[in-house]
Amino acid sequence: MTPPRTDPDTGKRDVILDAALELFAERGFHGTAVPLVAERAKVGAGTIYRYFESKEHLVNALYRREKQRMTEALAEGFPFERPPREQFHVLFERAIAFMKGNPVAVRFLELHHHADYLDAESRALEEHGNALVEAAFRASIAQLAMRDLPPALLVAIVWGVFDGLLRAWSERRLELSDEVIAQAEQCCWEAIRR
Amino acid sequence: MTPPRTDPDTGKRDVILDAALELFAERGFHGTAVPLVAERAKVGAGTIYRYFESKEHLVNALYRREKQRMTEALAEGFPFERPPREQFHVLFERAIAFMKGNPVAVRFLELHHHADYLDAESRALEEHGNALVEAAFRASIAQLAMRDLPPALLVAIVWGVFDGLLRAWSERRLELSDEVIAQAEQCCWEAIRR
Amino acid sequence: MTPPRTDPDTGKRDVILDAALELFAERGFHGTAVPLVAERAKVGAGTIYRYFESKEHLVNALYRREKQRMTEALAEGFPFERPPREQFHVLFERAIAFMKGNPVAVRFLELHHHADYLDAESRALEEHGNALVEAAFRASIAQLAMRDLPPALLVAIVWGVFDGLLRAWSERRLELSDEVIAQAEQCCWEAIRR
Amino acid sequence: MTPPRTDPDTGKRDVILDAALELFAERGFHGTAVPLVAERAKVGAGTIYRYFESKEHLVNALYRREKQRMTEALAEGFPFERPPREQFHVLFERAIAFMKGNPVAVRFLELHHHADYLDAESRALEEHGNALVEAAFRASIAQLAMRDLPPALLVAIVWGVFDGLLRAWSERRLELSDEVIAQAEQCCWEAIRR
DNA sequence: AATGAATGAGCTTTCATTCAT
DNA sequence: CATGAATGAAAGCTCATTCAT
Repeated sequence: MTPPRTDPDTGKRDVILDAALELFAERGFHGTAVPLVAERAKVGAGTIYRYFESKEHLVNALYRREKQRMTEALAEGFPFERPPREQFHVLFERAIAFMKGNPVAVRFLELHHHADYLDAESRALEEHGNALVEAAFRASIAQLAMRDLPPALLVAIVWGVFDGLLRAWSERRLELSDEVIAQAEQCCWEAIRR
Repeated sequence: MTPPRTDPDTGKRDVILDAALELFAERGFHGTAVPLVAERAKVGAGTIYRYFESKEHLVNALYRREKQRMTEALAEGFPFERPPREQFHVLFERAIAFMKGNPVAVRFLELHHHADYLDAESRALEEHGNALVEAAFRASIAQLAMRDLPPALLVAIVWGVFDGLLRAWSERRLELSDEVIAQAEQCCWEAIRR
Repeated sequence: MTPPRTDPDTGKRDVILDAALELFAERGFHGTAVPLVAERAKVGAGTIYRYFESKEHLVNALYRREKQRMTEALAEGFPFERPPREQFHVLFERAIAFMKGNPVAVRFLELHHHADYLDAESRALEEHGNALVEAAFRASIAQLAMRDLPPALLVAIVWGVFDGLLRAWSERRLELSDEVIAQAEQCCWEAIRR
Repeated sequence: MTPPRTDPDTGKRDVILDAALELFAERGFHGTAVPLVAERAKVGAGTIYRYFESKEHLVNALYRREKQRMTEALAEGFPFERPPREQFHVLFERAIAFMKGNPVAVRFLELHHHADYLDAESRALEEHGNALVEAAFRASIAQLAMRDLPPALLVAIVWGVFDGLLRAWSERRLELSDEVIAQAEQCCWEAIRR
């Protein structure tokens, strides 16, 4: 039997990452002081350096954690065998669900996209996320369900719309009701369908 | 006759803004040290403070200059009297042209969008840009040429796509040939047309 | 048993105040750079800001510490019940003793008297010191032992003489032997006695 | 006939000194920026350096001008031949008159007394002022009109009282009516008379 | 292992001084 | 002569990182 642990010791590392997530998402990397992260995490400043070599290592670790979570949320058990329109529906729905459930994480990812303190591994993960979507789109093109355009263009369009929704939503210019989501999905589909 | 001088006197202020533009676009506000801006502008560090009260005033001045330039590029003599599809074409074409002609400015604007060191006036300009596009879209909706959706949603979609193109292009994942541009425009139109 | 440490923990804050006292007394507030205070205190420059919000807060803290010490030295157990001449003797003797024991502190207080970076609380302490002396003088006037003159005038005279002695002494124009002190006291008393 | 000149050219130098006087008296030497002096004098910043080698030379020139003016005001045609009490009356009256007519100058002199940026010549002038008073006092002692105390002590007392009056007056704790002045003079005389 | 006080390099900003006009 | 824009050294202050406890 596992003892009733609040915060066994896996704890600390994640607590730090959680605090960093909020702060980096709000104020950016350079705008966030490490001692502030420590305070938010209720941890000594020195402790952060037991888990992360430097502030740079910290953002990178965080970036990977969040990028991975998001990529998994989109990709896990993705129904490649279903018809293109349905695949798109699943993708869109999952993306919106992740965004609504993890707005801070998504804001963080968007803000740190391609920042120059991200290392090779973080960048590779970035590619990886896109690759998945591109693969699905290629298949849809092959099935004549999507326009025969450069997949990178289709990906740019769909990610762009997602990003536009995130911004409009987080700036409170747009409510994301089920109806609006459905409408947005349909618009987006119209943009890329054949 | 006055001798042809390198830097008549338009000089310093704009030279500083130009240097700041490049650096802020590349490294962000907090990631850019004022002496670095000075060096890039080939100006003494103190000189910056003759033209701008503080680093904050500097970004704000820059934000306004670039936002205004972009808004004007989109809005000047906008053909509100032409049919919706043509209006959209003009808008899209102008936006892409501005982006290709001023990639750094656009990257800067995107990166500093809604940053908390932007003051009320800068934020007002931000609204103003959107308002123009929204107005055009409302008219198109009224003419039954665009879907009857919340204008904020339509704006989010179109800006999102624009942003997606910018990122894909500047990360070299997508070439913006005339053909690709035309395709992107058509996709985008399909997303919002009725 | 704990080992006898050099700097138990009373430490840093007071060490900084001590260093600041010497330097501010010598060179004034604006003439003293914070890093110089740090060096004198054998402390990192940043450390000062762990103890004091700003250079202004530092002078104010110092001003209060020294003003309080001096006021206490004069006021503690003041023999209000004794005859006026004796009261005056105690006051004068205590003031001179404090000055000889704390010449730097007195120089500091004199130099920063009414400076515009002193805050309300520091100014209140300043008043407080005067108030005590004024009270004693009022009582002496009531007993017909001192001239019936505006107490503010009497205070100005006595403080002025004290200040004159301080200056003459610290500029080595005057030795403060017991004899001279006694003479000065008598002169001062003659100035205000009835 | 002299042409109606506002500011012939002797002008500039004195205009600068006047501006510096006000500012140094108010904010101290280190607290006053040279460009501020220039602005107050309505003169270009560079102009100051045509008249004074450096900020230090400027204060020194100013110190000498004011010290000299004050010393002259006290010394000119001093009635050494009159009885001690009358000499003292003249001295006291002249000092107060100068203070009331030149409060800023007196405040400046008091504030910069013995500052470490004063050079040898300025310091010599300081001595000179005292010397005059000391000479008068020595004579009065010799005539058995003043206590036989170290002249430096007598000078310290009288200057101290003068200083105390200046402070009390400029901090508005004391009004300098003719009556108060007469009382102060008498007090001061009692302090030193035999 | 965890802490947080301490540090000093580096940031934003000021200012005495210079020099092209 | 006079100017004031320009400068860069140095000021006040912050923060990533270390290390004694």
